[in-house]
Amino acid sequence: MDTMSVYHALLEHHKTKGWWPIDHDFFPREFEIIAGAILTQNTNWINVEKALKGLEDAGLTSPEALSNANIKEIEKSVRPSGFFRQKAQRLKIFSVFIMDFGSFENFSESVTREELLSQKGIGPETADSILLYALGRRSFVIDAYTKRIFTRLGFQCFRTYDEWREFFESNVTEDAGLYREYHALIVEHAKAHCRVKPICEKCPLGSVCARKF
DNA sequence: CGCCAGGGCCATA
DNA sequence: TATGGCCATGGC
Repeated sequence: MDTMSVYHALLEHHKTKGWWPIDHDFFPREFEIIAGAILTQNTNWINVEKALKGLEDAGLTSPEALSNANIKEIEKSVRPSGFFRQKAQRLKIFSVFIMDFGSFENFSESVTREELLSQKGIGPETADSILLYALGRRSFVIDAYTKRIFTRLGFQCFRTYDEWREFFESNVTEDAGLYREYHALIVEHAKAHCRVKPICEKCPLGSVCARKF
């Protein structure tokens, strides 16, 4: 069993296509993906949708608007997604960051992964989600579901985010489109079949793995 | 009512 | 390097 066998098995069962849930038309598409990537940090997507709707109702749907917005106004809008003070701050900081590139197009073309990671509130998973789903870069997203599924399948249990990412990027040689599809399938599968319990029994790290994933 | 959700930051050892 | 506390709302 290799990484692409798992991909085809997941595709056979779930048949997902072109995934990143976008339910609104008011946001510029790429920016809504970025906002969603920040809002979904350790949060159920249902609550993220409520927060996105709140931002729409407040007219805060662009880097321009958010970079100039009152922080309390942003907090009020994103409250349903939890961690609302942090997330309001992160949305505003990232909006200013985009504006510093002069235009979203320039940001999209020239921003590096390291620059994304330098922003407060942007960790490796959020950075890779932005790169892959909003900017079209070939960057594999590692989330809690990815680790949970692959350790339970008996794959090696890596220590750090970058080790997980290196494992996938060296074994999955296809383009960004397949990276998106693969991650989408992992999330869909995990939501349906891989809850936190039962714990991972096959992971070589035993209880450590069970606690984290 | 308790568990969980598509993390990340920071202090500590 | 890694572990623990913290952030917080809402679905089930």
